[in-house]
Amino acid sequence: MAEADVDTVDLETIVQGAHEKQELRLWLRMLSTTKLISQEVRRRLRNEFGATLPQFDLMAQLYREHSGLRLGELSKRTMVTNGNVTGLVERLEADGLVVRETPDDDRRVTVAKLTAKGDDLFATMAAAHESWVRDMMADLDPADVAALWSRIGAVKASVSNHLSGADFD
Amino acid sequence: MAEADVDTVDLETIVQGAHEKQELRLWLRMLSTTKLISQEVRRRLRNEFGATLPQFDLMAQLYREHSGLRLGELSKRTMVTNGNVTGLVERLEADGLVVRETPDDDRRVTVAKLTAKGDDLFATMAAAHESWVRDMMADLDPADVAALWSRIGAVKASVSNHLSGADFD
DNA sequence: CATCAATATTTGAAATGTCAAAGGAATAGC
DNA sequence: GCTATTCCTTTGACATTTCAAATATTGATG
Repeated sequence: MAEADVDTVDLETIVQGAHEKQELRLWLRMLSTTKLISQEVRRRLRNEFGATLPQFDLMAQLYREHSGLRLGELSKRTMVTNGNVTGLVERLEADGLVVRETPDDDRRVTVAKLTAKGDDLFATMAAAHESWVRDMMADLDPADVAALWSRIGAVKASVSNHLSGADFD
Repeated sequence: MAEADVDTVDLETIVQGAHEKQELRLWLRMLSTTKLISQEVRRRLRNEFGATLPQFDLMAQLYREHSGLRLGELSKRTMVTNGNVTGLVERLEADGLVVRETPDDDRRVTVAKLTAKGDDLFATMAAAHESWVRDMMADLDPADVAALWSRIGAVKASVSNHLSGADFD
């Protein structure tokens, strides 16, 4: 339902001055849209590769750090809790996609690294993933895509400034 | 519209002509921003009300349908699978926030409805929730918020048109 | 060197998430 | 009226999610 006035503040808003609820509407729409895309990506990852989205996400971080990452660092980058990373890496290791190592200079640490098999699989999945996303957004004007990217960056910045816990990008 | 730069397609993009990856970048940014807000909302729901986000979401749907909703309908509206709705409603019922009924005219169906207690609690949580979101987005220009809402609507529409499964809003 | 604090990961309980398969109940066709 | 199909929900297996508590290791302090 591509609306005609995609870019204007609608009358309703101006007349009623209902600015207070705009943020809520935006949040709900972001959430439902993200859920929609996630579910589609998840379904395809599962059907075509037998992988899950969190696994894909974790492997993406390892893919660009060929030397591996400590679990705590993985936790920050994937926005997944420590305890969760443990289980994710465990399953990926069981599938032979990742290896865990403990460096000798600090034996508290566990470093996860992609295996050759994991590296190959991720490269294949990443290419597919990118094309799925492009297809899903095929109806959009590229300029809109770029503009959205910027503006959502502003949203992220504002949110990061107003968190109660100590947590930010 | 209040910015120098936020709205322009950046040089990098123009020069490299890397339009193919713009959709991917947008998706990743939407995902991380949504995760950030979700985590904050979750933390506050938990700390202040002992509730979870999915519970809040489910109660929101029941709040506006005073006569209740069938579980299948709840599943569609919350974008949660059937099996999951069963467990959610079970727990909410155990807490006295929701009741389940089976209408006589179709005994396959289960209808969930907010109790008075659930109705009161949700009203309180919803007000708090709205103010949390407004606070998190406090740095944004209201016009940007409205524009984002529209444009993300376009994203959602495009995605809905390109799903592999039979699933849309 | 013994201890205390800080760091890094694991573990455990409870909730949410998916899918596929199974259950009961209503409807269609014969 | 009987059967087959369809509809709605539940169940079961497994993965992910959070938080809090426990564990292990390092570094700093006395």
